[in-house]
Amino acid sequence: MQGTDYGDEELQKAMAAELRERLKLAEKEKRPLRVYCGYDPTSTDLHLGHTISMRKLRQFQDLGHEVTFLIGNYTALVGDPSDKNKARPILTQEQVAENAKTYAEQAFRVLDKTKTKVRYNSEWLSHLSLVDLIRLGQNFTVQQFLARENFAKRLDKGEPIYLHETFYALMQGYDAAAMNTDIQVGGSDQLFNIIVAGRKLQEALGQKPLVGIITGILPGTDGTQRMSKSTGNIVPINTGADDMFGKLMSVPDSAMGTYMRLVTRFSPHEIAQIETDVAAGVLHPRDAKMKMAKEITSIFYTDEEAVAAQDHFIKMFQQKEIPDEMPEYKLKSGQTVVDVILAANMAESKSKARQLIDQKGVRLDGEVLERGDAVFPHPGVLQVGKRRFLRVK
RNA sequence: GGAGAGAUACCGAAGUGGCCAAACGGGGCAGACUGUAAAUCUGCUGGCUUAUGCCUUCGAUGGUUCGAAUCCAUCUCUCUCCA
Repeated sequence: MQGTDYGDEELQKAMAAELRERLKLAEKEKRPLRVYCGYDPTSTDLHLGHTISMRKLRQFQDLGHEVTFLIGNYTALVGDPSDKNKARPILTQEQVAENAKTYAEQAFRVLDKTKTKVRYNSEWLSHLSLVDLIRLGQNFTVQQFLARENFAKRLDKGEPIYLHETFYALMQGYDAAAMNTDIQVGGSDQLFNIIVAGRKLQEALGQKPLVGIITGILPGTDGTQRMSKSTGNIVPINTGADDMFGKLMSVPDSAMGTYMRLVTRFSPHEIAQIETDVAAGVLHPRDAKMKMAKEITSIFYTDEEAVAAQDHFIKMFQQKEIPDEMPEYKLKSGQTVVDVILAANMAESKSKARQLIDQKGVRLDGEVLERGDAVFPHPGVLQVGKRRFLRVK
């Protein structure tokens, strides 16, 4: 039950007890438990936030249970209202299909491909009739939905709550029933969908209600808001070792603890050690974060790649060396500094390029360039801002 | 069906005839400081030019006016409440 977050001790105890009981039952019946977690393809990239539940799935997988990676291609059409104080924009079937394309492949960075069932919830949701939906709806009251924090808030503010948003929980609950689920994994924002909707529908359909494994929510690179594509604070898992390492280093110190707890393989003891060392001044927070970044990077890439990413980071940012690889540009005669910046796509417009120059953000071989309208002085390494490099030949 | 509110730049939000390329906040970018952290400070944040200029922009289209984001008309879209 490590890394879980039920927000309620009673619930956690109940779930722990049910889990034990379910494990025993499985053993007696000599069958693996059916475990799943659903992922709505609302964007093309899976990110670190998704991997928390994926790693829980992996644990079950390693213990020999049957794990389903469910792609919510049908639920994505509705949009989960759970993490929003606003209605989601509606996605089209085409957008969802496009986003879902590489979801499973990305997931196999964590899950064991040979042991994972990949399913789409359109498989059963698309066949429900209106009557079926009505029957599902009979298990819930409007009050239950209005009591949910995110709906209550919107109601309070006089913001719209669309009827279709209430379908989401029913759909997800039906997923659980359709797969005769023993265990469902999900973030704490899914509490209602899992514990209320899923269990209730299973009972109504004569199944044993599932055990919910509720994980904590990972903040994004800004350290406060939950990691989400729409807030632009994600660490994608397909981003490359160097970039992942760099993004992890930019996470504020205040979020380090959460990151270590939720996405590293460090034991609670190791984490506690790191935290006391940092607090005592024995360990520099930067070094602690590097440790964290290397650990996380090595989960998704090889150890060698993680080490290389760390070296790269140290060289580039601590020792301020220029990167080994960068795009190249062939200088044409008569081009000004601004021309080059624009031609190499290092600024959106001439105005922006001029601004960067005015702000002393443009360097050639380390020398600040003062004039944008001057002819480009000589070939060399052009640096625009902190991160953009160009080898001008 | 009835009553009301609204549509402003990336987002939120002021502006209700000229001083509006449009306050303020957030975000973003750049610089300083640093641990490429956070916090803080400074500047920038439509485009073109480099000058005290021009062009495009305040839901859409027309109109009034020397002059409109601001007034009028029509339209489109959105939300809230009552039934």
